Amino acid sequence: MTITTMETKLKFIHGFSNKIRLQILEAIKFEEKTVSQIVEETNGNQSNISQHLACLKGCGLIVSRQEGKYVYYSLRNAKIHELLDMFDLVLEDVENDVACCQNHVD
Amino acid sequence: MTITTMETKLKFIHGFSNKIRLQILEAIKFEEKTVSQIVEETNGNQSNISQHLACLKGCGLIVSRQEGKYVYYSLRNAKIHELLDMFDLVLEDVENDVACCQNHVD
DNA sequence: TAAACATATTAATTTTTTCTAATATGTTTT
DNA sequence: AAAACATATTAGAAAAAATTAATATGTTTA
Repeated sequence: MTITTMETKLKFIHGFSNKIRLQILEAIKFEEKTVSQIVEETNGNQSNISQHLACLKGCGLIVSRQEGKYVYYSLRNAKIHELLDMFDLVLEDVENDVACCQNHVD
Repeated sequence: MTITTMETKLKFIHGFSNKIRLQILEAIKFEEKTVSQIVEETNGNQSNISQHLACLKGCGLIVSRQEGKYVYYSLRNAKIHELLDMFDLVLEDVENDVACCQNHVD
């Protein structure tokens, strides 16, 4: 029951804050996939996806296991899945009146 | 029950993905606060905080109301609060083995 | 063991975010 | 109505993140 430091929390959330990373998370939401599967599904490029996978792993959102020449990635645990669902849920409320975040100080 | 577009989700999550914005959210987690209160509590600078507030508002995380010369900011709704709690909760699991997200493709 | 395959790493460039400082807007008080 | 106060906006500079292309590493298959 450690106190979550701001830095850790930030790194964690950061994992979710990119389109490609969200796509990856969606792709492996229900089952593990290999890098090439993910690359294909997201229409991404190999190097880029690989880097985002490394990031997601570093952020604590996913884990990997190697099997022969393949590496399988999956969500770290069920709570990450829940969190993804929660985003959608909360967004339903908000969705309609989210103005454009124009002042992209973000 | 609209389908949440990726863009909207991204914008939404983006609100959480910055240290100062997380600090602001923490500051107003339980009660509304004025800009100057927030500036003081976060040791931020007025312009910067104001911009982040605009961002948070644009992302759909907070709302504001003006009262005289003061503007009060608060979380948009209880679900945002829940989401903040959820982050902490999920992080407890993850916390210990989150490696450094070194390859900051993020 | 060489070729093919799957994934990772690196470095350079580009793009996006963030910060800072200056100034503007709007409200209240004197 | 001028001064003081609270907040917002803008533009430019700085910092961080993302993309791309080239190459490297490691595994399997022929």
